[in-house]
Amino acid sequence: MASLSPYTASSLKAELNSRGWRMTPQREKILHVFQNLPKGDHLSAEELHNLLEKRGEPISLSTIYRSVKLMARMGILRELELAEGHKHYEVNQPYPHHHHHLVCIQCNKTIEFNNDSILKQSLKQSEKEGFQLIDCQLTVMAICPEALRMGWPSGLPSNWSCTRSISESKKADSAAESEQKKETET
Amino acid sequence: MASLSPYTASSLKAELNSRGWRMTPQREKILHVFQNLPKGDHLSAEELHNLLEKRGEPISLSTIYRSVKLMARMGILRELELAEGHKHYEVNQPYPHHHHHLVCIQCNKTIEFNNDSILKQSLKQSEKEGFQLIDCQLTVMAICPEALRMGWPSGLPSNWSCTRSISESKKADSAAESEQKKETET
DNA sequence: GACTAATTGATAATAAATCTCAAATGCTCT
DNA sequence: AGAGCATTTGAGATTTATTATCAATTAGTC
Ligand SMILES: [Mn+2]
Ligand SMILES: [Mn+2]
Ligand SMILES: [Zn+2]
Ligand SMILES: [Zn+2]
Repeated sequence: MASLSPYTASSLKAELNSRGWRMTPQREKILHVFQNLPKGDHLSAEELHNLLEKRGEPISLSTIYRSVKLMARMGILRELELAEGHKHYEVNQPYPHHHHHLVCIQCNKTIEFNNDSILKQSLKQSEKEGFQLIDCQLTVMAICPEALRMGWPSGLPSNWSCTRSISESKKADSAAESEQKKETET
Repeated sequence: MASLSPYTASSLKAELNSRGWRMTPQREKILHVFQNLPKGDHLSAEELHNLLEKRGEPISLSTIYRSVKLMARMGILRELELAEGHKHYEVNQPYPHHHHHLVCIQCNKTIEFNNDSILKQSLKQSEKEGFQLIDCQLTVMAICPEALRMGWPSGLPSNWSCTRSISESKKADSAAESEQKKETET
């Protein structure tokens, strides 16, 4: 535990102090939570707040938001947009531990995957434009098998996919989708 | 104009009607705006609202939000998270017009780029897990040359990058960053 | 141990997006 | 062309994630 992560309480303190900032029990506890988070897990500010409260180490929601944002800017945490209306955080692990996310847009199940070539291509693209690469996040939006079994998401065309060529989209669209009707708006 | 996009007012009407929904002047105007949007541009709900207002064809903000969301679910628009706190929209163009975004996290300048291999790898990853691919979005977060000239973003370590190996991050971090201090919090 | 600036916690304030509902309107079927 | 009716709109209220404010506390320095 915590052995894979480069940050310890004392290295965090060093990093903070070097910038004129301070180590606090709150920041240490938050770091600890993320370091011991099971691989593949992500936390929102609210979830982190609840988790610490249940653990008997409550931290105010303001401080949670502030800390998590600060640690993201420091490069300790990574801020993720996992399509839900709120941000999620995880320990930031640069290359070669960098990874991306496959997300079910129906139930939000998330699966991580590694792919160095994406990072390589992001770097290439950044350099081509004279940008300095900070991070790159590929979010693959999809429907998981369980959600599929419940039926294709109402409101989505039955053949929706970014791989579908534009011309294809014009045929085979009329049948088999008259029972979907209103459901989306209710 | 509008020739590259598969949707016309009448094909949108057909698509809507086939689902028991209706074509309205509002929806037509919104479609029209996106179809004539310069390549590489993106609009937020608010921006679209202002644009139509200035054009003398005002549509209520509620309707803007509703329409843009509906059209995204129909596959007509693509909903983007461009690291700003609100969503942006563009005409959705499946393969082979599918593209990704390089974004300056300092000034939000956005540059589009094509890369079929990313789509291919997203598809592979989806299939491997039994997911049905809907869309994939690579967001490359970086600092643009202009922003770099204004100085490395305060609060960010001077060597922040997802390409930086973890071990490297431990050296060369002490000097040259004592003048950054408070600025972030003010 | 005292000094001082950074941090916390409680609360108020923002801002994006959604919800509510009466009035208006598009579509279908004569 | 017109009636009927479910859908849509617009105005405003509401929700929810996040940030701002500020007095009280606390960490780091000397
Ligand atoms: Mn992850
Ligand atoms: Mn784009
Ligand atoms: Zn799912
Ligand atoms: Zn910039």
